[in-house]
Amino acid sequence: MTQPAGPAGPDTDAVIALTGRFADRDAWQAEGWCRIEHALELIGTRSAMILMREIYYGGRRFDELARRTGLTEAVAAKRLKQLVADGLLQRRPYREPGKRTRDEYVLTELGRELFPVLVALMQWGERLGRKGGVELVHAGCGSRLGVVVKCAKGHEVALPDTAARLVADGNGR
Amino acid sequence: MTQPAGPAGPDTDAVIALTGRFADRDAWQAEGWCRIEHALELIGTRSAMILMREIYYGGRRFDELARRTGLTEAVAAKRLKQLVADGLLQRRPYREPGKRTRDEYVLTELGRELFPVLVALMQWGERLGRKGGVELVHAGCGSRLGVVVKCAKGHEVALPDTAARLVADGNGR
DNA sequence: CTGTATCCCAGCGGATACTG
DNA sequence: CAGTATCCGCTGGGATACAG
Repeated sequence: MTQPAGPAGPDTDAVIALTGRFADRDAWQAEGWCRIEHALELIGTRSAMILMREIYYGGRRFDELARRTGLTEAVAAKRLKQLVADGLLQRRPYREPGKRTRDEYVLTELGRELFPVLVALMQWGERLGRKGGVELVHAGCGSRLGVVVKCAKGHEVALPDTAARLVADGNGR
Repeated sequence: MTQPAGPAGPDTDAVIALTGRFADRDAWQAEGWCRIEHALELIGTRSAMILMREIYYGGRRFDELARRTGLTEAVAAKRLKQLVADGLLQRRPYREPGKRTRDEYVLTELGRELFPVLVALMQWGERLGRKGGVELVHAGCGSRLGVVVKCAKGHEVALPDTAARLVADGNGR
């Protein structure tokens, strides 16, 4: 049997099963225990992704974001509201000298942590043949950004060296 | 003016503009020159993402993929066909001893290169509070996978140390 | 076992007009 | 400048039935 969860913390979640590549996972697959799906519930739309992109590029004001993403104001407003509600962005009063106060959209910690996802997507998009476009570079040295897959202990990991593991939800399940 | 492209290769694309964070980019923004959008055209749907996830977990046969993703057969078939057409997957004849020949879906090079995107999404999804779920680990040492943003020269890069750059498409544009 | 064919509905995102 | 309100077409994805 699986051992009980015990005092489970973020890094001590009980391992229910360590799956080899073809172990049966149908049961928990049905439970919706997939972090990718959780992530996609928040940023699974095109508009959410490219709004976040524009924020990373430095956009802050509503009209700037709407125009640069090419989204209609209606869609931009709706999605920004959702991104704020979901905790990726925050509205903050803002004032340029000599102008009236306005609101700006700024990244929260959660929003900042999405950055690697966008970098990974850009890197993969680069692979798709079409030349030209925008790329993110290291401001310090000017060379392109990409992502590297590593494990928590710092080893660089290639696809064949991976395994999938099921962890408890902290309630012993 | 910007210098002409010259003998432009993948790594020598002419830099049209090195944008500071608030430089005006409305013109080229309209051109659809965004690699994230290119990427999302291929894997922008939930079904595409979770099918790829399932392939990374080791799934290969149609019914396995459909059942474990929870997608209907209709949706799974349609999306798999598209993923094959787009070059992320390949169908290959396959035979288990004593059974008849079947087809399996295997990753192409392009499909393998999507891996960091899924890892980044899983890592971010982990942040969303819900405990439990599947995680990918380094088979060698058992610790969790994540991604690190680096520039081509190997420097680890944080969000404030980035800049966006516009590059030519190889035809001088 | 590996799909295809229909039917259906909800949500995304465009267009346009209007408000504080 | 920063949104709301409506309308509307398209596609994603579920359900179900059928086919090679």
